[in-house]
Amino acid sequence: MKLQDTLELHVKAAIKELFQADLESVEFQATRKEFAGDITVVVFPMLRVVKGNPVVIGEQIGQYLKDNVTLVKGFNVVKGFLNIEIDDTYYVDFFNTIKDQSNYGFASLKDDKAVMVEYSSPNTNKPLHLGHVRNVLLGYSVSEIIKASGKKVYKTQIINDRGIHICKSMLAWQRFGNGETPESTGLKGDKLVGNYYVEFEKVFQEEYSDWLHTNDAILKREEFSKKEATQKMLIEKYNEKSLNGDDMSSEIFVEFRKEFKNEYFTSISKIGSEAQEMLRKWEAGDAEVVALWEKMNGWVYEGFEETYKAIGVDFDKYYYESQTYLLGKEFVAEGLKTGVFEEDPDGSVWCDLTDEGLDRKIVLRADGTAVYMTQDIGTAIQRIKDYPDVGGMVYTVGNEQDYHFKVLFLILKKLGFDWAKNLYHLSYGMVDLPSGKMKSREGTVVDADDLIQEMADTAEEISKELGKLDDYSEEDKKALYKTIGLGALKYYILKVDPKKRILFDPKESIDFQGNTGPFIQYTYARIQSILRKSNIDENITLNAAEVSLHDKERELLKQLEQFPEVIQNAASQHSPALVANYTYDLVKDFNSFYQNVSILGADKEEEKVFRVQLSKAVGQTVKNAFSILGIDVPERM
RNA sequence: GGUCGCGUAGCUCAGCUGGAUAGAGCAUCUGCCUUCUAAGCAGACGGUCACAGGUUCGAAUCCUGUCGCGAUCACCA
Repeated sequence: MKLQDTLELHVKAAIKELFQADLESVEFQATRKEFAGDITVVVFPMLRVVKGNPVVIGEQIGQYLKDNVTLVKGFNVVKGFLNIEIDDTYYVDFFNTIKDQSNYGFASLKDDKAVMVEYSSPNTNKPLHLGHVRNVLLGYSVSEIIKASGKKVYKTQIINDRGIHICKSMLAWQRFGNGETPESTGLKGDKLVGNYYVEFEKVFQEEYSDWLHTNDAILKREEFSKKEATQKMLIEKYNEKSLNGDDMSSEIFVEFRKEFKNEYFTSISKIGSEAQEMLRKWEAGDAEVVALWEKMNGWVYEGFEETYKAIGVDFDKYYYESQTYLLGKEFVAEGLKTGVFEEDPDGSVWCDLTDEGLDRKIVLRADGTAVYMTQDIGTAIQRIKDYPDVGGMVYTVGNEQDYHFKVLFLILKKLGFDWAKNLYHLSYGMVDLPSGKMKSREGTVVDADDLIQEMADTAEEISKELGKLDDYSEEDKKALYKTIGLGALKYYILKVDPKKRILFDPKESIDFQGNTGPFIQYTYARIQSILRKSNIDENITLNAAEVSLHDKERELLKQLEQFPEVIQNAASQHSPALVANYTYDLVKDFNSFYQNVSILGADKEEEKVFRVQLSKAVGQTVKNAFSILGIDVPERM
């Protein structure tokens, strides 16, 4: 039984015996460093049941515990806080139960319902960038954390491989590509295709800019300003601006340029209509277009796989929008029957969520085609069909889609799926640059492959300065630089609360000192060095009576004891940051121990054995914690 | 404008299911490598927890309002 649970029973018994009262629960907290003791009972909440002075009550409970509980060695009361000192035998006994567990902290499978975690879900037109890196790291890590908490997990992604945007890069390649391939150019497939997407946008923008100066455009613009003016009740302002027809920097012009772009693309643009024609052909199954689509997608997938491999993440199942975009319609019909949805006179179908404080949301267009929401409804249901043991899902998607997922989950609940209550949107903040958002057109995207390489380069620089690896082979060095560089990057991203947005400054490179991945990796390597040098018998189990604990050792044991609970919390809160910050605290305590206490040079043999074993257990815990963050740990550095 | 999220040291972040004097790292400054890896340790400096009310024995934490930043409010995905 856990220490806290044991104490809780005894505190309740104490209250019963001393005051003839019943406590519902006892509030514990770790004792602050400046006071003597290991665990603290907060007396204040008991005052509701027991009248009196909290200090006196604390003293009485403390005395009772000392007299009746062998684990309690002593106590002191400060204000309303009862600090309890726990006997070292408790910690040593605890240590002996975990010292040989290589999977310490990980719960065995204890839930027959699995969780499906979706992450990455990229657009095939754009190479992965820093924003995707955050997504992928979060999704992978949350998957591993949920696994470690005792559940089966399926990792999945849905690839956005169809639609007008895909046709844009295909068209541009057909037009300007001269048959280029990844092989002929030496470019990664995703980069090559991404370039053609950019190329399309460039050509389209030029066409659009030219058009904006035509008489046709001026007519449209005046029409637009009138409409805007009525809508926005700013008639005077807009009248004045629209008269200024040739001022291209005017507010109304900029707004028109932005607002009209879509309409221009669909109804006026030459290249736009060609792209749309291509989409029609694709949907009709035109052999030539489908072949081109398959070829270019293949390039992209190869490029993505390379990046995923470099980052160190994987998936159990891939879904493709080209295969799922028609799903969901049957459930719209179903929902219409049960009254979850309603049909408008024009034939479009809606879900009315105004009772929940949300809007009306369209789920099927008047022409009977699906929208994003329809597809997501269908895909969710499809996943449960594919994996009947799945009882919940996690969607790792940026916070700009908070509303969408709120609505999606609500609709699935209304449709009556019992798993709908176990859906979670793992929403995370954007990764912004000091200059603002990353924009591919402005070249301010931080490319994932480049970033990984830069991190490894930085690790190499620092390692060379320190010069500890001179006997390593080039190959081993390269691998190590990658481990350290990636460790720095992953930890940097995972240690912050997913909800918060991250400001990433490429000029100020990620730190390798302090609360960082490399610091923790370094501590692990240090421990391995000790283990290599020690020649103790691994199998010795020290009797609790043989060991008297140093303060630093006791701190470490208390910290180690927390680990399983940290994993459970991290899983229920979907937060790798909890694991990251725990690991940092553990490692800080270890380093303090390491610098203040001699391990191999201990006075007595039992002390040496215990300290080596303790170091090993800390190392194992660090390794386990980092493995669920997706971070490797080096033997040396 | 409506809705959602965020606001803690010069900077980057913990702490938020209410508890003791609000913690780390970076930066700045002191010490510590003839002893297990100094990517480290020990210490100093640094705070009106955005602001104002409220609930409570007790509020960075809960509630209300204000301000600032961001996202979103498509028959796009």
